[in-house]
Amino acid sequence: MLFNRGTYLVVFIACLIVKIGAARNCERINIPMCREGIGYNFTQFPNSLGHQKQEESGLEIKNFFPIVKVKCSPHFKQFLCELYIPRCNPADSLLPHLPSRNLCEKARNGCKPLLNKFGLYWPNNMNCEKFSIVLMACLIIKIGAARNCERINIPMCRHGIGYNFTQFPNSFGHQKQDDSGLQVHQFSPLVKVKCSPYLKQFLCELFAPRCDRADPLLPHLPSRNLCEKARNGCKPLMNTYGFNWPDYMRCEKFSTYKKKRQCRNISENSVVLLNMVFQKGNTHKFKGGNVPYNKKRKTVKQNKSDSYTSKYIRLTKEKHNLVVNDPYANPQEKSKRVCRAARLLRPMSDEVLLTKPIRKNAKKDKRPDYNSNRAICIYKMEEMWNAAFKEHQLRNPQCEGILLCDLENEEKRGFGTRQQLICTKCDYKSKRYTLYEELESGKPGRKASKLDTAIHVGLSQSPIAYSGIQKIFLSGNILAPTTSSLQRRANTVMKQIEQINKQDMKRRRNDIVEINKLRGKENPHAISVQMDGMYNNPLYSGVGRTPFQPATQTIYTAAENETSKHNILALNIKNKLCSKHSSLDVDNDSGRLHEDCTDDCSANIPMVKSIGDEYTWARECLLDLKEDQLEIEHLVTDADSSAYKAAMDLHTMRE
DNA sequence: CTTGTGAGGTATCCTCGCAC
DNA sequence: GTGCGAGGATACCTCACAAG
Repeated sequence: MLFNRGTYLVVFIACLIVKIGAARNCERINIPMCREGIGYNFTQFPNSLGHQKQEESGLEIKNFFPIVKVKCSPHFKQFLCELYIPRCNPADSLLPHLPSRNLCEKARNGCKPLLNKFGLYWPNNMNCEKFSIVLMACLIIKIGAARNCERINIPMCRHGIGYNFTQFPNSFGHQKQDDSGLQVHQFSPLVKVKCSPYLKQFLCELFAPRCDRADPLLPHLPSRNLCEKARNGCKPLMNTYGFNWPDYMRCEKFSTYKKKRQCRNISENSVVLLNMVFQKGNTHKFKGGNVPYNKKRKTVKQNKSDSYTSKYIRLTKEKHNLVVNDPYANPQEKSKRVCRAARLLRPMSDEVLLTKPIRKNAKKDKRPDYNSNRAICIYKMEEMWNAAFKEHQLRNPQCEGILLCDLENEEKRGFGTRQQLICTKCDYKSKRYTLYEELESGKPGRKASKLDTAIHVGLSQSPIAYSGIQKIFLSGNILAPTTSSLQRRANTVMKQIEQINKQDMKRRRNDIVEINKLRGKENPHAISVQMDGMYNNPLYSGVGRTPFQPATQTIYTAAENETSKHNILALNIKNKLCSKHSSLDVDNDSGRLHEDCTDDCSANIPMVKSIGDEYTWARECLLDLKEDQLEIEHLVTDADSSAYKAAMDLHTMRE
């Protein structure tokens, strides 16, 4: 539902009573942020922002939670609460109370610099000048609510600009569309003569910015590229008639990125770029050296013999960056690529409820109640309710009971759940519905859950394991799987991840050769790598412990030094620990791989083997790379590593 | 220095429900 | 009926830490 909250006027009317909505009743504050430490417990709605309920205010106030959390000002929380959740005053129940200007200024002085640091600005609707110096009960200020989407009603922008909703105030501080509309209208003759096909789009994006609910505090601006296209077409015409391109539309003011999201969606752009073709040569009037497909290389001159049929595929943006951003050519390039905006963590509730994992034989009072949460696939839930409603109605048309989840018969499936519905009045009982998506295995029997598989993929990239994820879920009052089910699922998923990683390393090796070819390297198979190993050295923990206990596991890696990504091209994992036998059972002299468990033994080197034999681990990595025709041109290792010797030996062997 | 406790983890057995 | 993948239970291991 979209609201047009209209203009946000400052109206100072001494002792003017304006009835806003229905009679205002005091109600206890239920917004977590404002529940404590603000000096009052009751609020009244609607508030000055036009919110009818606490929930509406709660949704907007949540956006500011990270700023409150970082404590940029001790007054910010008080200010927010007084603005969004006004103090209830039964003696004056028709008036919404507002924070004082003094309080606003204290909050702004503390937090505005922080907001600016992150590229945000102090919201217009919190402009302190709008608040009274002394808080007066009879002061009514209708100030702007947070930015809400509203349908575009500026005639020029109503069609053909790719979006239908806008949000105000815009970057010029216009509070409503009417203000913007007047200014846009001045450009109508230019749009009509079509001096540039981009002018209308540019004007609309500028004056009636696209609404983005994900970023309600930021007015979206047109890109610099769009501005330049519009200006290049129309500025000459304006000059002819004695007008200048307005300073407030100066293209240099706009970002080269249309919006932040493009930083995150590079892969989507890549697909588009892949399908584009370019004519050979600098036909696009790019400045020398800036032709997209051969940036930083000598611009190719177009030959007369080149026909328009000769086409060059443009590289994906990612690949283009890898080709041109040689980390050793220009070290400063690295910092330029950081385009991810700093983001604060989402607000967390102060209240953490804990629930035990469900047990099939758990007693009634030990089972999770309706306050606990479930991970549920939305469309599966819709299917369940729709099917059960119909079935219930068909069976007992006269029944007026309602359907509830029968938690007594709930079945837990990893992170997901299966539910059965029962009627409160008749004896209707639905079948059990699986509320998670299943992975198609092609095998008989129960199917694994997609959700579980995906979570295990995530866990494999973090140091969190079974008990850790259980804690996280249970802290959120969400049913967690048992240790054994986590253990079992992880074993299956990890095997698959291992296979995928092997394939991925193979692909990356090929990519390096491809990149070197594009760079015009004489021998694209000769690469620079860096190699080192990591060990599970146990910490020396005090008296009675064995100091300097050697590690039992090592992982040796070879990462390429050709691109800024430094992708890992080869891995060598060695392990002395056997899952079948305790380390005390092993005969050091005979080695770790004994007859009893040659197949299942998880150790792949004998106990007597030196764990720090980097020469061997490096040699095996290099031989592995050699299988894909990769040879080492430059090698970076620790000063005390013998990996270089392995590389030298292999090099000598080749000669 | 010994002992107990808790956290984190693994292996194995049994049962259950579903798809084939 | 069978295979599969869950849940549940239990035994056991390693490590860190604290108390006696």
